[in-house]
Amino acid sequence: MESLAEKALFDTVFGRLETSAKTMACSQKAAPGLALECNECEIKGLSVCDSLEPEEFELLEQIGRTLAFPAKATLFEQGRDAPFVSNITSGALRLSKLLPDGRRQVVGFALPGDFLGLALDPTHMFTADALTPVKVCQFSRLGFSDLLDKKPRLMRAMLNMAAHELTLAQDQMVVLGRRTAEEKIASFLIGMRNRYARIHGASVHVPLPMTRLDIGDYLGLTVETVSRMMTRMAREKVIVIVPDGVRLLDVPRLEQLAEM
Amino acid sequence: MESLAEKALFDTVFGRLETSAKTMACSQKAAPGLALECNECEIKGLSVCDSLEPEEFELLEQIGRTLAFPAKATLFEQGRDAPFVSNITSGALRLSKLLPDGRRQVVGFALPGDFLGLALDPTHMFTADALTPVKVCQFSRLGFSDLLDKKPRLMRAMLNMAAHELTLAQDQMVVLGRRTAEEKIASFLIGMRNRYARIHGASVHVPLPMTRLDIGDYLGLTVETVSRMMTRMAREKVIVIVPDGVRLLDVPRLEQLAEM
DNA sequence: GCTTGTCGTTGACGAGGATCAAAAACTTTG
DNA sequence: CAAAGTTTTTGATCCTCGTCAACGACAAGC
Repeated sequence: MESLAEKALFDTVFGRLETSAKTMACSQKAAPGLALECNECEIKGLSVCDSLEPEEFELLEQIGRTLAFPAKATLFEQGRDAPFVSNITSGALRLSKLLPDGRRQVVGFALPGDFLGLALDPTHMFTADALTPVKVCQFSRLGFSDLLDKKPRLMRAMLNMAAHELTLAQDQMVVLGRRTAEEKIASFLIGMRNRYARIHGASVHVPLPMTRLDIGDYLGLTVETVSRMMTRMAREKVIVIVPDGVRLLDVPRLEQLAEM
Repeated sequence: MESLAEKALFDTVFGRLETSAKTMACSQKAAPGLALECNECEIKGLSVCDSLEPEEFELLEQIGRTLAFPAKATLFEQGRDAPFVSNITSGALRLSKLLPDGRRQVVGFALPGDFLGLALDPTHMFTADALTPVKVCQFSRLGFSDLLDKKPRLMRAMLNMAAHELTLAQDQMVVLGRRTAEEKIASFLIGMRNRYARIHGASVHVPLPMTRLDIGDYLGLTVETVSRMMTRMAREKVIVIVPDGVRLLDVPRLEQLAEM
């Protein structure tokens, strides 16, 4: 029962695309005459769009389109041209960098409200793979860039977002450089909980759409170490491992391990 | 002789402040009626200022002032209010985060042309300490922020800088998470070489104004490991350790170790 | 010139996490 | 539902790097 309930919650969190989408590489959803349906956008309050005046909002609507990707789809690859920037409206993505010898570093997980292509780089600096079915709101990079120059408010929103990302990246540098395996797992779980809290409200249930390998590649650990640490935390009643995620039992203990 | 030449080059690179500055916590240098002397600024072509029209440039001049700090001075501390943002014009800084238990992560080293306070956060997210005598061009954070809203070109420059910093931070995540001690040292040295190249042109001489401890805290290593690795690289004729820095002998080897 | 403090180096030793191997649990496919 | 592939878990062993300790080099101050 528990397991089924968790599963249902997970589905609510990420949404499920109609099965047809799974067979398509990507399905354009634009209605004729109206590129986006921003009014129905579930994450309006979280995204860059929130910072715009109605008039500016319409301009953005005009140059955007919504797209859906099935789980495991690659949205773009490190080193390739970046004709688009995107705003994630649902689902979860893995952002990773590959070393020449095959070692991989996951530089982040993107959730609804996150923006891909902040840097406005002409080529992608990392690969983005869908961990679940994903919906994004996509804009031509150059069109978006032009709009930025016309709408300082939007530029400001982008700067704030970039600054926030930079802060997160620096925090992650602390985690990678100066923390033990146990502390890494704890700060990862607390971090994910906090991010979901912004989207769906606070909860001790933390969905983990990524594999243990992904978590390891994010934290600079091996799969085995991630698995062992999580098993140990479960044995010590700090967490419970549930299908597709974890339930946090001893949040104070986790926060203490993760504290900055 | 060699050692003296190296020392002289080092002094050229970082400049030497008049000894009087060393005794002052900070010495304001503003000439009356002209807040800055931007025309004589050595790093004009490297800084945000470069992106401005003459008219905008003057506005910036009006709200800024130049300051000098002696080596070892703390420009600001993690957690404190951030009334100013600064552009570094000479010297080198260590940017670090402290964990509650005393462990430290150096999140970066700032060199001429770098901007402190990109995030426009009201409080500082890390501590900045002068590694050498330092000169900065300082602006009130709120004044600068207002100017951004009026001058999209400046905002654009800030966004580009933030994006660039973010990319560097992500590269550093790869280094911290997925590289061996030897590879970490190699990418650090190549990274420093590339940064100095932007400032003073390409050279195999790389000044290292920071201690081994600082390097360790930047790379997620201990002092001892940094020292051992550098000694080993010197023994293997990949580098030469000189006073205040290193000389790169086998750049291809280092680049191979550091390759992304 | 001697002391004191900081920094860099070197050695001996040990531990945390990686590696290797294999089985168990779960998913996807035919 | 069986088969094949993926993901997770667990165990045994190894090794890189951290820890502890000591010493040498150098600079600043008395």
